[in-house]
Amino acid sequence: MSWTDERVELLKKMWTEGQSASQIAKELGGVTRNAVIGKVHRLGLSNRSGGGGAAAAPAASAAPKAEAKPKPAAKPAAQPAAKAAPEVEEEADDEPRTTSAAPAGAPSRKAIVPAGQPLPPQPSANEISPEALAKVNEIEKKAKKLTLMELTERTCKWPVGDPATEKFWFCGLPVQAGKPYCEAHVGVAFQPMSSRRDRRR
DNA sequence: CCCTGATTCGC
DNA sequence: GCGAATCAGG
Repeated sequence: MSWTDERVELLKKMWTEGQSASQIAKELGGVTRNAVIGKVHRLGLSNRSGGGGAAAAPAASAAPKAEAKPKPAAKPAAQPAAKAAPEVEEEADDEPRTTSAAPAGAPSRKAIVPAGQPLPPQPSANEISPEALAKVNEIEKKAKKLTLMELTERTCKWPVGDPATEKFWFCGLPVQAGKPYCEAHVGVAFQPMSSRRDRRR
């Protein structure tokens, strides 16, 4: 494959959007992430900083969102299991601030947290983008439904269901580099906080 | 081990 | 210019 105009444009676009080199490579096809990175450098856009003088936030690690995939604007409906969907409102901004939010599969009871496991905080009302939620709904269907003992460093530790019930499991999908959750769950766990914090304070 | 981008260097 | 191999980090 060669770097045609179109391909370069897509590359630029995706890179600018903060997509990872591997994602871009995957999208383009026929090239490796190395090729993408190499091209990026040659194009001189190694730094994704916006253009302003100030150095923009480098937070480029971990892909925030999926690619341009045809996604049905399906809205998350009711959950099968005890997966309670938190309230959603407002859309999120882009700044990947890592504001911790809580898992939604919130057991009303004291969550049984595995000792030593970096499990998430308690449930609390928070804003989660509809997209993130939709994604979660999707992936939870594919969840490996692991038990506590089956969790590993690379399995999503997002709890689903009520720990007090038999219907309880951990997502178990491959985690995002570093994070304790899979991409989808990272999406709802770490929200790009942006909405105004007016809500009675 | 999975992943990320950055650099090097033969082609 | 290209990109695999390598490096440096999370």
